Amino acid sequence: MSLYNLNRLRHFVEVVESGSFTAAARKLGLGKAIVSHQVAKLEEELGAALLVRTTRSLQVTEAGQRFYESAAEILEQAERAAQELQQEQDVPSGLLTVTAPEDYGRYVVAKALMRLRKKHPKIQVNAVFTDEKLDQLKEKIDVSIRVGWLEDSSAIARKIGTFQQYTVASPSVVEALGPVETPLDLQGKPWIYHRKLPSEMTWRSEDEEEACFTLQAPEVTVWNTLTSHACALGDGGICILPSFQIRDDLAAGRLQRILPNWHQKEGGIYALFPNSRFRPAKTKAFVEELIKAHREVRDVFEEDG
Amino acid sequence: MSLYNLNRLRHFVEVVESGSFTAAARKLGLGKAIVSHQVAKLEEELGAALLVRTTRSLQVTEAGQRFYESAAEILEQAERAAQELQQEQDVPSGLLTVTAPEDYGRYVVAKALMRLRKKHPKIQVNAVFTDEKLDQLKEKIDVSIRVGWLEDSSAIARKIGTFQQYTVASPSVVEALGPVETPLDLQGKPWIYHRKLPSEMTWRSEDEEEACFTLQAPEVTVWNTLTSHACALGDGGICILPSFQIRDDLAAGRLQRILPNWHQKEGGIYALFPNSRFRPAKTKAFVEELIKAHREVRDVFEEDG
DNA sequence: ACACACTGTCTGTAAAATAAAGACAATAAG
DNA sequence: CTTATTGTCTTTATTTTACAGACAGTGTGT
Repeated sequence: MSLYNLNRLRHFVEVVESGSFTAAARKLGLGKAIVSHQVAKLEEELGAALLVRTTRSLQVTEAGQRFYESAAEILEQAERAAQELQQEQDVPSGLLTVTAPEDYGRYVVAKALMRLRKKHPKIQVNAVFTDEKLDQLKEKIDVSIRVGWLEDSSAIARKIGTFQQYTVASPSVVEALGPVETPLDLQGKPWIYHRKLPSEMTWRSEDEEEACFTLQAPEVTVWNTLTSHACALGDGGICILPSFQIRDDLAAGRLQRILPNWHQKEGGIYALFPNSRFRPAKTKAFVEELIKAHREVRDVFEEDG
Repeated sequence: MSLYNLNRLRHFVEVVESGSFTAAARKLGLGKAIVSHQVAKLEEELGAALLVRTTRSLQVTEAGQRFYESAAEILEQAERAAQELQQEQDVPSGLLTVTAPEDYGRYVVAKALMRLRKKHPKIQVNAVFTDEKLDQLKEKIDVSIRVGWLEDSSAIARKIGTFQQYTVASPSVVEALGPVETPLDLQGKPWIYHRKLPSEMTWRSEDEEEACFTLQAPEVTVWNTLTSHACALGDGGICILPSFQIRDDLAAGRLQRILPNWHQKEGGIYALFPNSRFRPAKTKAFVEELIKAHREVRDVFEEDG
């Protein structure tokens, strides 16, 4: 390799185009001494004379002329490459891969994505709505939506909103429970346990009382909320479910809230980004859209009572 | 302008190709810390994430991939431009413009140029044999041959050889002079004065005696040696001429040496180069050839007696 | 012929970037 | 759980870049 310092090309090209070191220096916003020195270094690196200088006039060598053309093209190309990137940075475009849990995905994210597409047609979306946790790196995921509580991770999170957790069961189950005054009355009853949630269940009453017990050997254990939901509808027992997921069931009476005055710890909805220094415009635009979409249905998530 | 430092492209490209900062650093012969830092700076300059790094694995961004392709091409191109120049530096080629005085040009330089063409066919020659002094810059002259004595100049000179100056006249003139014992006997005789030479004529004898007089109001003044030569042949008077120019005339008796034991100051034959830092291969090759050609006829230049 | 303005280069000095070496947190593999 | 490896973050030394001013050479205009 012979060209150690590509930055000198700038100086050289400017000198050739200006036809003088002084003019080039002025254009570059540098002292003429530096430009002179840099071009000299370039010649040294190349081991060839590019310019023939007399104190008063300047002449481009035959070799220098050819090299100038190459150098100018190189700079042009670099400029173009950077600008393309810049533009891409400003105008959201490219493939946006988003993962979200199935429920939240279908309910909120899908809407946000479709609006995003309408607003920025140069974005292609790849929506992966699943409750599996995917490898953000390998799958080239730009945004992961997490509903619940974040485990620690090197990823960077942005909170989109919160949601309430309701303690619910089907009417027949509720009837079988008998009178329930405090959360402790639920101990030993039939539970549908979501293994992602801590087994130590905690409630807080509206007047700041706290009640808690540990779920022991639950008869039914599920791995995700959709299963939990289905089991609850099938009279499987008591379970904790996100408010938005069971809204219709509550309204239709298929499920009933238990202890509506005692709240479960509220959950968060987060957008996770890969741990890179800068966030592409497509990501920013999506998050913006997502927040808007979430806000429209916020009362469903945060309502209580 | 957004890309301030083109050197970082090297680091980035190597990281992408190696798939790891550590491997790239090893290949570049640098510490991994620097490579990391440089790529980070590049991303900062571009305002875009090129790589997504986790502590253990590396992923190229969609934007990064595109930029990588541009960057790799740029480096490739720079490499090529430098190498072309390098090659041109090693293999003599291109247009070689040479000026020389008419006499010396025809006698020596032409031969050297023709041999040069035979040895390096990629060289085109532009031979300007004239006694005029041309602008080295404007005429893009690579080598100027000067015969005689150098005036000061910013140009760089290389001595090719020396030549003797003979005091000569045509036989009829010599006869008219009558007996001549010392240079002083030539004072007041018909002279052909070459205005490039100093008017104070100096001779030195073989036993280190020195004689000198100033030429006053010469009847014939000439501007170059060819005219001088022609005038001498036309019985115009005494003149100083380079040995090689009148060799045939001396042999044929058309001219005769006067005071063969008294020598004029010897002249030099020089190659002048434009004041540039590096000398192209074509120039070097030519000078080499010229020295060889000169050596073959050296005795004609330096012989004496 | 003369002073003058302007060229590119050189000097010393200040600022900035680059490089090295080592410590560190995170993580994959055994 | 331990170990080895990865990328990053220090601190420090070296190199590079930049500036300001001085300089010699050279056209220009008078």
